[in-house]
Amino acid sequence: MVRRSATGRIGIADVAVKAGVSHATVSRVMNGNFTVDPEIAARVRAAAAELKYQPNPVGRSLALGKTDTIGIVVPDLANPTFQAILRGLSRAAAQDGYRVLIADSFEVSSEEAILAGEARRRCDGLVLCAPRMSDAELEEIVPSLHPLVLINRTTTAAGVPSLVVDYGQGVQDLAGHLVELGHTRLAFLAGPPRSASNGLRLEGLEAFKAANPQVEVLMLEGGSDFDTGHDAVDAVLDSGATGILAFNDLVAMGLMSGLHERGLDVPGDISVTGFDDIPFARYTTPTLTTAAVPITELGQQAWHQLRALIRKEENDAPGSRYQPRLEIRASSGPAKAPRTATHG
Amino acid sequence: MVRRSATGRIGIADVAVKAGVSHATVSRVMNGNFTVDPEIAARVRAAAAELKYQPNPVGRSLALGKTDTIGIVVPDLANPTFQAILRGLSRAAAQDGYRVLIADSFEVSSEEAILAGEARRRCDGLVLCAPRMSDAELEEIVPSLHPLVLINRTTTAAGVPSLVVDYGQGVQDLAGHLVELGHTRLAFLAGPPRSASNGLRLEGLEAFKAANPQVEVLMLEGGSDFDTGHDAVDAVLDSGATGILAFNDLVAMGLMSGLHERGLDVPGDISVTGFDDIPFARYTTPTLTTAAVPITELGQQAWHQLRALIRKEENDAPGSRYQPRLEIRASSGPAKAPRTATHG
DNA sequence: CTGTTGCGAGAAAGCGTTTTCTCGGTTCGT
DNA sequence: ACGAACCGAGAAAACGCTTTCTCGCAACAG
Repeated sequence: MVRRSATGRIGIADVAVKAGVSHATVSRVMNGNFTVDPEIAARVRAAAAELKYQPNPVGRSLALGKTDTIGIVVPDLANPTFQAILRGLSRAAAQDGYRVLIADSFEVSSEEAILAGEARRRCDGLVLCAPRMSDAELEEIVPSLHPLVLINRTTTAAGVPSLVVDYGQGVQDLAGHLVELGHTRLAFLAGPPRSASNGLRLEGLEAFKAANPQVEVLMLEGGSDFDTGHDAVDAVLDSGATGILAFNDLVAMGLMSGLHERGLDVPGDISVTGFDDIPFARYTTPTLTTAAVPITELGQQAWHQLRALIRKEENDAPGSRYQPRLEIRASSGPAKAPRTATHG
Repeated sequence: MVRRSATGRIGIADVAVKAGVSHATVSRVMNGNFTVDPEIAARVRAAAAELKYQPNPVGRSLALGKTDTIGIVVPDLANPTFQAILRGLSRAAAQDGYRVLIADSFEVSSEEAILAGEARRRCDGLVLCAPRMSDAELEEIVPSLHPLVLINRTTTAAGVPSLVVDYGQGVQDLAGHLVELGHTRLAFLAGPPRSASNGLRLEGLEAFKAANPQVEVLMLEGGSDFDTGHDAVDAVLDSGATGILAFNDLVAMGLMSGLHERGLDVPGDISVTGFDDIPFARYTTPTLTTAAVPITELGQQAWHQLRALIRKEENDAPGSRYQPRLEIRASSGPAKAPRTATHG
């Protein structure tokens, strides 16, 4: 007959009774403390096995002051980029026996801070992807979130590693690629207005314009998903640009789809580039020229940095900067004669 | 000057001291218990605010016997299907103030049971996607996992809702569609051998063969990802089939990509269908004919079922069956003259 | 004016662990 | 042979919270 504690689950007390020892001894045995008589240890183990005893992680967490869990805040679980970060993070953390708790902020920046705080309190550390949060708010909450790793954001606070992708450089590489193909009129289909990574891309484009005064770079309003790209067809055609730098691969795919519906050829009529190199980018038609970001690896790195923080290890490289790699595929090609600004 | 408890974080004791009351009273105030003098309550709230006190969730969980967290076990976080389930689950659960803990079993079935148990103990409930686990093992662990919701698996145990997609019907619909287009020689590019949902598809195909004896349905070994589809080109061509039912959209996309490389036209030479209707299915070239599963909604439903279990509510509909909807796009077309079994 | 009720808040018990403290019983050294 | 060092295991404290128990005090009825 199986004894049951108040909660109905088997607890350390049950196995203590069954083995005829104190619950302290059971705890010692379960934790591999060798200061216990082998014979008693065996009896305890037998009792534990028979009762299928499994320590309650909540009680354990309270006593140990750690949860073996980390949190991650993402703005949109539907976005392949964050899915990849989550995957890399989860797998790396799992290797070290940590689990991950997810918090999806649905792109609403006001939620990000609250979710971050809540998640942090339940966990031993936090990975924060908060592209919409203002710098001021970020600085304000960062101290209360330690141990913390930031993705694509930086802070002045000490001891907070930042993993940032050099979107500025990536977009310049893409623009440079289009110019080499003979394009002289480019358009940037921007991301969400307050997005941090969009800001980095804009800075990159400013640098590019300064270095290449002969090419025109137009700014078009956009967003971060398929539909944004699809809906931008008119604006793109109106711009008269022959090379389009989409905010990311999703937008690029939506745009290509829209252009295709209008009977336009990519890259024959218009070249399109994306950003991120999500897995599907190589399967679009035409395959998508983009800037590849080792994003799963970034998630993995996030764990390594966070682990160092949790273990209070010396961390020689607090944070790192990832250089996107130009991935030239079939969606970009030679410019045809300059287009005039008309609808197809 | 801020007081600090032993752990270094602000605790209920600190605000109790600051407000000049017992910690029991602080707890009452924080939990909206109205049996406390409004003036004292205000004092407590002021103290809490000043100290930026936030209750420690671990202590709270221990006292309340609940964590406000649910777990989900998925076989592969890189698979869009599970990403979608996770998304639907997470968003629905968040609406009710629950967070979700993820456990990725990496497709290794021996891990599934262990991860499930661990995750369950840390959470108030569990959603289990364990397509590779044997029926026997599933039955064995299910009782210890309650409250539990199963995805695409069923159990004889009572009180365990199952959310299953009718893959058998879906694959029959797809096969029927191809036959209507004049195809008489079909091939099924199967999923992982021990996959439960693959089994359902096979059953569906058996039923289909019985009902349509004039149609040949060949079985080809496969898997569940892009590469599987891509690598299956030879086998597909050897089969001489003109209509290919791929295990899922990923496999279908890989296959189409491979066929394209061989200079074959889809659907001109061969028709290809997928399964799931992942978001990218409508952006492939040609767009992919598939069986649409409302997968995000399934994740949401999983939460609703789990919530009912956690709240011990009456649940009139324990589990449900989802009928895939045929999504006819451009990757399927009229059969051309029967092909002979040769390489392209 | 006294006994009863009611109310508000502190004391204390629990939640399930880990870990320090303590102490009885050996063993060893002298 | 007696005290010191040691060792193993139980008792108890701690982790941070919620909740029951309890008690003092005030109000009210008789």
